[in-house]
Amino acid sequence: MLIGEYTHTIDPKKRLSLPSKFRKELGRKVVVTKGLDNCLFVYSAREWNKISEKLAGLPIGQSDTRGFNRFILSGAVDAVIDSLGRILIPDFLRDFAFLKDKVVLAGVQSRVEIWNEKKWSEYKKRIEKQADNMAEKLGEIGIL
Amino acid sequence: MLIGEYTHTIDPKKRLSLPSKFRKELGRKVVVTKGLDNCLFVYSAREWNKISEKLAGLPIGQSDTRGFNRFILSGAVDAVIDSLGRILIPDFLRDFAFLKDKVVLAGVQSRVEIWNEKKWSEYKKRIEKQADNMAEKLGEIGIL
DNA sequence: TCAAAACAGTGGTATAAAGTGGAATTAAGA
DNA sequence: TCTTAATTCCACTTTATACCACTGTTTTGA
Repeated sequence: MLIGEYTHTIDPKKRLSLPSKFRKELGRKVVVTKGLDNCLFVYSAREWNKISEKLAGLPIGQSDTRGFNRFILSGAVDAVIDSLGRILIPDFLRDFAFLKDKVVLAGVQSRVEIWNEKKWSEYKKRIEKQADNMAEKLGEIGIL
Repeated sequence: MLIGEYTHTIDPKKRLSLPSKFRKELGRKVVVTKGLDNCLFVYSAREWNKISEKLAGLPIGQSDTRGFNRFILSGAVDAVIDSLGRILIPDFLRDFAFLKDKVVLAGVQSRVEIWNEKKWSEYKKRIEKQADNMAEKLGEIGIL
C-alpha cells in the first residue's frame, strides 16, 4: 500500500527521483501512464500486468472503451529506476500533466500519482472543503 | 480503547512524543493521517489495515471516491515509534492541522487525535455547549 | 514522611541516508 | 567525423534517524 505525499523536482535532464519509501514496493521496473484528473500514474510492473489484462478484457466493439484503451495504452511507457532511485519522464507525459520542475508525488493504494505542484494544491483544497460530506460517506462504509 | 487528553510539544525536528498511556495499545508501528475537523488521526497498524482494505473496495471510476482515496491515502504516513516513544510529523501533515509547537493528543476510541491546542479548546467549548442537546439525542438512542 | 528509584517528556549531538546537481562516458544522428 | 543527446557515475547538501543526556514528576519502600 503506497501512501504519503512528497514534493520533488524534475531536473533539466527529465530525471525525477521517487521517494525512497515507495521504491521497495515499486520494484526496479515501473510503468508510467496518463492518469485521471491530469496527473500521471506510476505502477509497478506487477500491478501493470493486472491492469493491462483487465483492459484486454474490455469489448473492442464500443467506441468509448476503444478510446479508453488508446488513452491508457498509448500514454504508457516503461521506466527503469536507476541506482539512485530516479526515473525519466518523457516530454509528452510531462506536457500532459503540465509538470514544471516542482512536482508532487502522492501514494494512492497501488499507484503513485505525479502532479503539477500548483494543480495538486488546488485539487487538495477543493477536496478538503468537502470533508463534511466525506465524513458521512465514511460512516456509510463503516470507517469512522 | 484509547482515552484521555494530553498536551505535548512538537520539537524543531518534528518529533512528537506519544503519551505513554497510549503506547501499549498503539504498538510500535502506527499510521498518521488527515482527520476530520482539521486534526490528525493516529491508528495502530492493525486498525489501519482494516481501513485501507475498505478503501481498496471503492471504485476508481467515480471522481468523488477518487478524491476521497487521495485525501486519506496521500494524507497518510507510516510512522515508527522510537525507543523514547516519539514519532515524526511530516510538514504537510503539520500544516494541514495547523500544528504549532504545543499540540493536544486526545484518545478517541481506536484512534489518537492530534490537535492544534487553540483549535482544540475552541472545539471543546463549542461541543460542551451542545452537551445538553446531545444528552437528549443519546437518551433517544438509549445510551444514557 | 522522606529519600531513593523509576519513568515520562524534552533537548541536543552524531551518524546515516535521501535528494539534487553536475561531470564523464557512451551511444546516436547529421 | 563532429555534434548532440542519453546514460552512467560521482559528489555535495540537506534532511532524517538513532543515540545519549538532562529535568521534573510520580511511585515505591523503608
